[in-house]
Amino acid sequence: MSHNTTEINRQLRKSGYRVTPQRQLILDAVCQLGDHVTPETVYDHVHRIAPTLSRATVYRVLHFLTEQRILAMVHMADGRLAYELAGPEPHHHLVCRTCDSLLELPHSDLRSFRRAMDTQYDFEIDVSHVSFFGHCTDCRDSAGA
Amino acid sequence: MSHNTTEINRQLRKSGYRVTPQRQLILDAVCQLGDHVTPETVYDHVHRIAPTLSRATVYRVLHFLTEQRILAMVHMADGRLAYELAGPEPHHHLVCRTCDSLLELPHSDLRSFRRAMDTQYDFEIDVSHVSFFGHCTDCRDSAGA
DNA sequence: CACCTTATTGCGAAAATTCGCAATAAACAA
DNA sequence: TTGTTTATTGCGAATTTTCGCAATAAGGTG
Repeated sequence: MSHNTTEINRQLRKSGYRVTPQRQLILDAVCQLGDHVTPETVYDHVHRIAPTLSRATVYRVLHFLTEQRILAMVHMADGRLAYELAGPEPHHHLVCRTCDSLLELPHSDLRSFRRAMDTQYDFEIDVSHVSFFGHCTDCRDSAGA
Repeated sequence: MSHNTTEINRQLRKSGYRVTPQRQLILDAVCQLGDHVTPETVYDHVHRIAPTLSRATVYRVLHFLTEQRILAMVHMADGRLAYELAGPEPHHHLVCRTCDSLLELPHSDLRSFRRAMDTQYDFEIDVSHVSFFGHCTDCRDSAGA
């Protein structure tokens, strides 16, 4: 597990939220399941452990943990949402519309662009995660005009 | 109407697709309804004109027109999808996660970043539309840590 | 530990989105 | 214009996601 559970829990309680077994299960599931997990995958996983845990809760908790900056939303090429752990060192994705592949983009590559948006528009681009859509090396030729 | 219908139609037919009244109605609707229209809004609009036009068709056509680069997908802050006409001069959005506002970003602001991704990763970022999430001028203070 | 307060869950129903398939109708050729 | 091909639609069902609300339980407090 790559997140400091106790620290997160302390933080949540301090903000007036509650640490429930459901939230812990779902967070653990996302961590274990990898880099861009869908709500359904999370549900399947946690449902085996806690059969009464409902789909609605999965959706609500994923949403909640995202608001708390513990998870990050990932936009997939087909428009669906996935989630992943928002690590201390944020990274971003280059999502290929043709083959759906995800290329990781280090945060540093976004630095100057973010600074530009900040100064020009006073807009603070989300640190946690950004997705760019387009075409990867393998697909850009075949994609055509 | 800001799109050249006959040119689009010719292009579609040349690719082996068909120009149907449903597709025309839906495209017109998106153009008239503005800058980031949801499937439901489109449905409401076209359904008045063509009551038998089904929801499924709205979704399929929006998807189809996006693949054809006639429309562009817009990711909203809540993860929902909207659409808009993919004009010849692409523009992008700064989407505020707090107040849901959309700020238009001229394509030129993305130029150097796109070039960097191209040379460094051989990844071609989609020209038609990119959304950045974050916090706008009014909300960035209140958003807190 | 027992007791409040109220954030959170589970449930079932609603809403949004996708899918499969038979019926329809574009586009093209003759 | 008529006929043929097959892309596209409409329908209803399936799936995914959201919502409302009563029941539950987390985190304080005494």
